[in-house]
Amino acid sequence: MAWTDERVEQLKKLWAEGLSASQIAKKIGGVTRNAVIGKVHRLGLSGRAAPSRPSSRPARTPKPRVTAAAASAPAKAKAPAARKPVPPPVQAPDPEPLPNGEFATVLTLKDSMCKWPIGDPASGDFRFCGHRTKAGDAYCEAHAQIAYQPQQKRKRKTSDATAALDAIQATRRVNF
DNA sequence: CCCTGATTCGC
DNA sequence: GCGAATCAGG
Repeated sequence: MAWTDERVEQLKKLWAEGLSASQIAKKIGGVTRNAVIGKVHRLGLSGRAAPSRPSSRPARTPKPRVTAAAASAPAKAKAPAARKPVPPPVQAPDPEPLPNGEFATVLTLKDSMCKWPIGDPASGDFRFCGHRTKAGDAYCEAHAQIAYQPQQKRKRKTSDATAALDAIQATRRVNF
């Protein structure tokens, strides 16, 4: 289907009425919403009801699209795929028994003791870290680092953030 | 997962 | 010029 004058006119009208690209595509027929959007852009009438669109889409860094040529091409060298992975999950110290040989429990936990939970609260082996804390802090220094990690890089591309979190949790499992 | 528009780029 | 693929977000 080509963009005849008539179809373009319908497009303009419907777009001006606020219909979405997919709705217009269905109404006109023979085109996809992508085609509609593409045409809208080419006609220069995008962004209809929002004159001031300050931010949102600074610049894209697209991936190399697979082309027919590339797909059928040799593709010899597989990407090295240097997985630049998650940084640095903060290392936590091993739980250290208190002087009395036990770990801190809810009964022995004092204000100056780290309240980082260890083990399963639902079972009998639940304890607290018990390391000294800095005046009024809930956690010892190492656990405070874990507890109060600046949330960075959330949103967008969950892969990295998720991997980081997984790594942290893995660390916990190992250390506790 | 559904949807939206935006952008790029091979054709 | 066209629009699929992709991206970024709701």
